[in-house]
Amino acid sequence: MTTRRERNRLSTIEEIKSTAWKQIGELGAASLSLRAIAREMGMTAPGLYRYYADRDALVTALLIDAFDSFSAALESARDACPADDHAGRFFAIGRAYFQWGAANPQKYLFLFGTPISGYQFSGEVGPSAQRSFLVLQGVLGEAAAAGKLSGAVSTLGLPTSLQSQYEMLGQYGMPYTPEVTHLALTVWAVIHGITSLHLYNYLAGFLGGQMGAFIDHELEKLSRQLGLSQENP
Amino acid sequence: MTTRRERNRLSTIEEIKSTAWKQIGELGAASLSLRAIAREMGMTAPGLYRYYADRDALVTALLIDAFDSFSAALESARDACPADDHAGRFFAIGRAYFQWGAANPQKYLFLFGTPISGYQFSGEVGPSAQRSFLVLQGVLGEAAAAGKLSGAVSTLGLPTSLQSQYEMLGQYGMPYTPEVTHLALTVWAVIHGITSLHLYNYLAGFLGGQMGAFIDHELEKLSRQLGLSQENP
DNA sequence: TGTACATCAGTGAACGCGCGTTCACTGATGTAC
DNA sequence: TGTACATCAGTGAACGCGCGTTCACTGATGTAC
Repeated sequence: MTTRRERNRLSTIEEIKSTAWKQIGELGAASLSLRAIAREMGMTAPGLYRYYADRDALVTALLIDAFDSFSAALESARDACPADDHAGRFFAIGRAYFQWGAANPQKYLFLFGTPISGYQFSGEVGPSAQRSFLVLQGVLGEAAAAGKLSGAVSTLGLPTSLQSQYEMLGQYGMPYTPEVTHLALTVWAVIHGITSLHLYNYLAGFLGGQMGAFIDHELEKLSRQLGLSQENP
Repeated sequence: MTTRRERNRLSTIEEIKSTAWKQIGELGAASLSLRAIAREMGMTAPGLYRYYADRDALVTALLIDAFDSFSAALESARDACPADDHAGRFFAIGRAYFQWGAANPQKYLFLFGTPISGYQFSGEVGPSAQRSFLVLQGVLGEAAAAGKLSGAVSTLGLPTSLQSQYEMLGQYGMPYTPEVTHLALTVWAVIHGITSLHLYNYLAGFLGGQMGAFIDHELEKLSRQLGLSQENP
């Protein structure tokens, strides 16, 4: 049974968060401020302390939400492709990753950019952050299980130091093979690299309006290198 | 003829900058403040206005210096290899890139991280920023001129939209072929991606202390894919 | 159903902090005759 | 070489701003009898 008070409380929390996102979108994560949020909501700053213990608590809640909605975007892009179309799923995830970042630049930088000054990272964020990486790792893991990554895996030639590091992760519950973990990390680095150079506007001078063609071409190259697509289509 | 005054002025400018770097290194670029710099130098804040018109002017000077010293690090790593050892030069530049970032995290983020809030990007920074990219582009350009990139170039298959975008750059003075420019951008994205994920501490949980092995392995893979190193060494 | 009480949301004033920038000034360094 | 003047470095006080957080409080919402 939800009382009027409980419903109000939930909707105020939503309003706090959405106001925060609006301001992050406009001014960047660095200028997030309780007073500004309260001002825009038509209330006074101390009132916010009924909802969050302090500024860090709000930032933590925002980080969790953002990681979750980012992961959800990746997952729903993935699920729009049949489970056995590994190349299609890989491509869809990569594109969704870049486009989420391009559509929500400040949100992406809030997650993967310079940490907010003075913010103490909270452990609660971990699981939500991992979830987004698991989408990428998962599609490679399924492709590997279906024997599709054999080409990439056989030429990997991981040095023993890396190999045993990844094996150690397995003992702590990492659900994929060393090779899959390694390939997922390298793919992540490429996609994050392109996305972040794009958001910092370092690519516009080279690519003009052809950013979309660039990322698509890179994803296709990765897909071929992984052995997900034909070498010569 | 340099007077005592001129010498003092230059050394004060140096002290301002080095104090600024010290504080950026400790607290991050976001907390750069004229008052804090003056305080640490044992003078008062208004005195700094004898040297920089305002805070933005100081940030601009710091950006130029940082890009220049970053570029110099890449260039000197490159020059430690003979000019005809293209694979060696490529590897050296890539490693120097990552290691400069790892050794100067806040400096790297100052250049390639979230822009400073309220700072208006000045056009003076452009040439110094381009210089660092030119190092990467240059080594690929020389390899291409020596016929070493033919493998990578022949399988590139750039879509016409990208191809003509790159050709347009050539008309504005870009000294390399579309293929070289494209490959340099993709390599930059990979190396920047790894470096920045590393600096934001997203890789430590996967790689433990094996960061060096990871980047070396990726550089070797890139070098093979570019055709700079033998496919099966 | 009505009353007494407890809980909670939000206010307004205040504390203490740090920031960039301006302004009129003092005192030292350099220059011209 | 000595004097008068101009230039420059740096000071101290002030302006106006925004911030996170605390505290004692009012008034509305909910609960127990």
